Amino acid sequence: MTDRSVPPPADAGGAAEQTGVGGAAGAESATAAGAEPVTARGEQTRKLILDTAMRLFRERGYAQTTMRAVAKEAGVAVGNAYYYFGSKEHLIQEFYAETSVEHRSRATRVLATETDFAERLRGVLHAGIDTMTPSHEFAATFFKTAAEPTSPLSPFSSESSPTREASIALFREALTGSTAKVDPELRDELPELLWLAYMGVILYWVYDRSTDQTKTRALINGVVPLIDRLVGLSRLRVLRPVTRDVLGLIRTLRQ
Amino acid sequence: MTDRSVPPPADAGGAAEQTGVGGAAGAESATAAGAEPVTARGEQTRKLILDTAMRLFRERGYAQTTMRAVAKEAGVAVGNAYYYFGSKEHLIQEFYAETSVEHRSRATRVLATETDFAERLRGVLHAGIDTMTPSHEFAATFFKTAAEPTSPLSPFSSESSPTREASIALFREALTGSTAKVDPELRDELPELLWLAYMGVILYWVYDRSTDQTKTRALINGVVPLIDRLVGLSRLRVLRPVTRDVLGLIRTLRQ
DNA sequence: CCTGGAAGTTGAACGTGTTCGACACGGCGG
DNA sequence: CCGCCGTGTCGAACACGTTCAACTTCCAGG
Repeated sequence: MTDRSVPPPADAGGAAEQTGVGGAAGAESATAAGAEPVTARGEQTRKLILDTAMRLFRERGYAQTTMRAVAKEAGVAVGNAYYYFGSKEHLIQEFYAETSVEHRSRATRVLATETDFAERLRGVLHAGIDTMTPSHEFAATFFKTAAEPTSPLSPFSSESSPTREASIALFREALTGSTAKVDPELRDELPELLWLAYMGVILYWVYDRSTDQTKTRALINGVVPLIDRLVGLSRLRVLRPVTRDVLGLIRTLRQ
Repeated sequence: MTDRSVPPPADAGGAAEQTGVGGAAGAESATAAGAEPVTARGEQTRKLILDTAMRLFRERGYAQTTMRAVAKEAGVAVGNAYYYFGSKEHLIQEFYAETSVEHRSRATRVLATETDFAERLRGVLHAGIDTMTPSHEFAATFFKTAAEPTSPLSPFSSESSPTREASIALFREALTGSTAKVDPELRDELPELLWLAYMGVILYWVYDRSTDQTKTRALINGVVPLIDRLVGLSRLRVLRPVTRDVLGLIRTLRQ
């Protein structure tokens, strides 16, 4: 079957020439699925598609943006988008990466000046929300795709591992750069726990319908002192066994 | 009664008549979206479609089950399914309800015999997982659809409010029927918090890839004593302010 | 120059969820 | 007996994500 009606489209590429190689050495990228561009032209097409998609996602929302629209707006064929990105969802992975990078950049100021643990943590958390705020509308929509465990987009998946590690590292810095005295046993595990808490905050944020997500801010401001206090208390006599149990449990459950 | 081939079926309903009102006064049901059946024939068709869908979901998984397949297997037209259920996702809401009912039924034994809070809580949690276990495979898949905040399927949505309330009530019973001494301020809020913890357990369970979800069991067994201890400790001098803060925060954040 | 093949590009076709206008049924008032 | 109308039912049609075989571009090696 298939049948092809009109044989040769005569002209193919739209925006052409541009043979010079040039920059864009995207560090570790490796988004998997979909071909990694080799040529400079490929690099450019990829970026064109990605930028267009991002723009449309923000303008119309994820669900309302069709792949056809992305392709049309970018001036390429639908199939071309699939050459670079394995699926519509994979376009989101890029969003993760971008967000992660900006999160770090936004967090550096606090991490460079503050020494109080609670303040550092607070800063990192708010920086994360700051970063995502412009995309709240569509983040909420695309969140569902990330929730599927088998999806490569799950924050726990190996495919988002680089981004996740970068995020955890941020919390590690928040801890190590602070003056906080932490149970040494807890010290290694805490950054990951903080990241987990961050995921919880994001979860709340996604559901947060209050104007400007004020409640999420309240959540952060309220929860940070609690964490700070609990971390401090973790060295207390009465709580030692609890700390022990928590750590034991976490080690068992880590998948 | 399967295929339909011939245009005018002459006869439509299978087991017909039954004009009397009578049974099936399904309390608050109200699944919204899609028409509520009025006729006995409608009632039957609805059930037929639902049962078929459930069976196929379990057999092939959610994503692999097409609406066409459901319709065909049920011996109706696709459009007919959409007459009763607003969307493919809405078929899931029913799963919620069924699960909730069975959860309660499974939990009654423990709640009737045990008096120790930790044991009661443990029992309720395990009962929940027991109930869902047969559907683990497809639950994981459909979970994503529930994650979207705007979706009526979200556990926080008003549309699943009845089911949620039923679930919270279960935890309230676990608490009130126990011998545990709880900070009175905490007593009112705790059931909802326990339900939230239960949601967390489910979240973990969905992601749990260990055989027979052993790790989820470990999580429950590990986390219950912690909760038990923390609840007990909440009346302690040093932790009083923490308890206060937690409660204050929760009251602020409740949406 | 030519040519082979890898990289990039195309658009029709497929399968899916969902919609919608048309139709069937059955009881009720005329 | 007839026509009406609300409840059900039908299936073609639509929009979308995704696939794929055919095609173009471009350059290294002869």
